[in-house]
Amino acid sequence: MDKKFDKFINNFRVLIKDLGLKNSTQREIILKALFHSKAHLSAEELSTLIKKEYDSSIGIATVYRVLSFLEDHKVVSSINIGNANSKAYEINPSDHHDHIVCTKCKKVLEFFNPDLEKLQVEIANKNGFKLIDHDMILYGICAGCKK
Amino acid sequence: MDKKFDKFINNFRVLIKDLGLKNSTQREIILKALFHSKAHLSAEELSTLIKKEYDSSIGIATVYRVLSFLEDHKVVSSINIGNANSKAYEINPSDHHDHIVCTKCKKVLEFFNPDLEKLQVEIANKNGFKLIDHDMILYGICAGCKK
DNA sequence: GTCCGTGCAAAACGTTTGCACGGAG
DNA sequence: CTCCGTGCAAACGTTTTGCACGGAC
Repeated sequence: MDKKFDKFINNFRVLIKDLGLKNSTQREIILKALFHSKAHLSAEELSTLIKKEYDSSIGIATVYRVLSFLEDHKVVSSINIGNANSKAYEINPSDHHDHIVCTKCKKVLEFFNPDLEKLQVEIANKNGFKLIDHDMILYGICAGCKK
Repeated sequence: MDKKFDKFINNFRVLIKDLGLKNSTQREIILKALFHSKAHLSAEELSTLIKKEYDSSIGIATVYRVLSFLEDHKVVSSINIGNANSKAYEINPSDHHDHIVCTKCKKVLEFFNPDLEKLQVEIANKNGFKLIDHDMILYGICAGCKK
């Protein structure tokens, strides 16, 4: 039932070994918690969730350190939603996508649009840039909140 | 020589009056400093600039309060660049645009692409959203840094 | 036995707020 | 004269860091 996560965590263990570093229970718990949460969580939210559902002894400093480490190695990624003062993390999806946020209920949807990706490269080129990455968040009112 | 700013500040005074509020030297200095800076500045950077070049007695709380007030009234706007922990402000351009940032030299260019705007509305509609706004930042290596 | 990763607490940031005062209307 | 906007300092929420310890290799 957890085959997807097993595969994911195995890849992670290989990464750790390749880097010549050491793994830890904490890192795996943090990944597990994030992997099984559909939401985009801030470090604090993730820490609270972990304390409640997994292991209450994991300190928040570790959550920050691990998330930062994971982001450096592209295992997770973060977005800055609207005026929020903290980043929201998710497992880095193998398939790239962007986000659309409902300004009323704060729900976050993901989407991928190939035309958009193509257009971004064109725009970068036109400005003399070699495109590396992009952040893109759309804000609107979702179907449910429109009523 | 400062006709553009004069016009801008006059519009601002009308806005203040329309709101039934009071103007202040501080607000005008903050606007002046931001208006004449081409860069996208954080509240702290703007405060430092103002202390050095305009009036050392303007407190940082005022800068935050004024920027927040100005953003609420669409006089300025802010973006969250990459991993920075603070927002970067600019005078709200009458013409909407997005940003492309050089990850090496941190230079910020502005661009506008009508196809992109159209595409965003389409994407929102496809997901059942009524589009209100968007954040979009491209990251790449600029022409100068490519060499 | 080495170090790396951790937990804790303190520090460091960026930002907001309570308060009394001064200045614009 | 009335409030609004300000400066100051304290408070706040988020993130980072120094340190000694424990655990992975």
